Amino acid sequence: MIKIYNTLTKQKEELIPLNPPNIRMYMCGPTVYDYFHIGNARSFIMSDIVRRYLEYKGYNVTFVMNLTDVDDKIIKKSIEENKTSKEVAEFYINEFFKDIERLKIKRASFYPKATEFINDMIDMIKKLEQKGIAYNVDGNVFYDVTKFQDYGKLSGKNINELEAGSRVEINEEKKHPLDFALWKKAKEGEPFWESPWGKGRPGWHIECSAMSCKLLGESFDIHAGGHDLIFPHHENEIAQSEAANQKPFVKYWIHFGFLNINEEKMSKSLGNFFTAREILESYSAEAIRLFFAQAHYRGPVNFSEELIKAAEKGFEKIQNTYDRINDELKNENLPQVETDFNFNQWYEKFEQAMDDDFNTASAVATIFDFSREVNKIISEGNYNKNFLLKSKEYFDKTAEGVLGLLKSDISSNQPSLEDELIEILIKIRNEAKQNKNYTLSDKIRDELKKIGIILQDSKTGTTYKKTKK
RNA sequence: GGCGCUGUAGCCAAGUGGUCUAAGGCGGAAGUCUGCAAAACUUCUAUUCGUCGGUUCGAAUCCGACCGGCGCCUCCA
Repeated sequence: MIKIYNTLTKQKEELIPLNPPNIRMYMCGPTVYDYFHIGNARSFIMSDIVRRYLEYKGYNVTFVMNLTDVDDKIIKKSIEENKTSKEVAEFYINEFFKDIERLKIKRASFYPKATEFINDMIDMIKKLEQKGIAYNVDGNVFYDVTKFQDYGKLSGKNINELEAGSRVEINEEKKHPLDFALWKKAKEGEPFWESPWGKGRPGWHIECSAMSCKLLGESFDIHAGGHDLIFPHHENEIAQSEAANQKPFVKYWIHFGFLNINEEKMSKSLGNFFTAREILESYSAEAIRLFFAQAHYRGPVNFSEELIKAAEKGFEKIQNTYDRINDELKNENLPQVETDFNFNQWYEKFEQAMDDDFNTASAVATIFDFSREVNKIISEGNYNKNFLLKSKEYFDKTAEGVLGLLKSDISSNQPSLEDELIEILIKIRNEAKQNKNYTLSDKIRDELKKIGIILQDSKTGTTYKKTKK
């Protein structure tokens, strides 16, 4: 049984899908006006882990992530770069997919673009207008929050209190300060679409309501996003969808905590802004994923050079064990010691952690514990081929399958020319060692290290690993 | 002002009534192995969970007060 913390009820609840074994999940994706940053990466990676775990548990997950390709920020960028909005969006969508792939984030079932669902958005706005919830002021259409009884149920806000607050922008056209734009009238030079209210473009919130409805239905299971989206974005999505469809919109809301840099909020003006690809230049995708998985998804997390380095080390530790298993499996004279190693117990431990509101930190601890056990057994020689296969399977299903923490066994059956050359050098070095010519043997090891190949001697022979990607 | 989160070892972090004299990672110390390394393994590195009270047979875990950190309420993952 999976327990999931629901922002809507502010407590952990048992996950009961609306239509098992299917689970429909929507994740708020990026506005494509720039490369995405390491904070975005956290949300994307954690939603990926949630999705992978649901699949691990046997659910058939339909995972949708939207791409906001019409928006103020994109328009601004297009003016700066003297390009069309569309060109800017297309460029960053392309780059988005490159980063997603490098971070080993599984492809979504759909990546709907806002501009391809304009008609669905118009239909929804029309519906709201007919119900008297939306009003048109000179080509701008707003949502009247006072018409929706439950407004504020997700964020715990109260319309009247918010009205008194000083931070809400005053807009003469709105009836209530919290009313938000469903349709924005086109200004000179902006991209626009024809609509019953004239030329314009959709507001930001309506796209998620319209696209999730179209692709996942009027009610679906899980909606995820960054913590900051709770208000107003998700609150507004609920208001739009439930008012238009007269049905509960989403059953479980999950929100990912923020990432700070050296205890400060990440921002371009502070100069502590990192794109995901910048981090990927120095650290592996696995280390980044481990870094995030080591903390609970809901809490804030601090990012620093020191911490990501620690994660890289941790990753290497698991990877070493995994590589060792794969190397052993190539060995033809394996020990044939019977083991009574209880794999089920390890699966249970992993699932127990993940079942409890996706406690990845605890799940990762299980992986480290398992890794230590396996190392111990191999070192002692108390194993057989079946043990290795089962251990590999465990890593494949949990550490890699759910968390994405391992590099696959690249040194496949077909050795490359490079591999063969390394083997020759190892042979020469071992001969030198036998002749106690340590100057030569150390030189070979040092020189190889310089080009990123680490040699390791063990009882069964010399193995090597490549540190470069 | 409103809503919410949070304070656990040198650092990161899980645990939210007894199995906790508190997982796991990084860092540090010693040892086994090794020609030397590396990797791996073993042991050690919080009698204590911001402070002070309370509830309880029993609290890191519940309640209260206080001190500290943070987020949202405006575009933002």
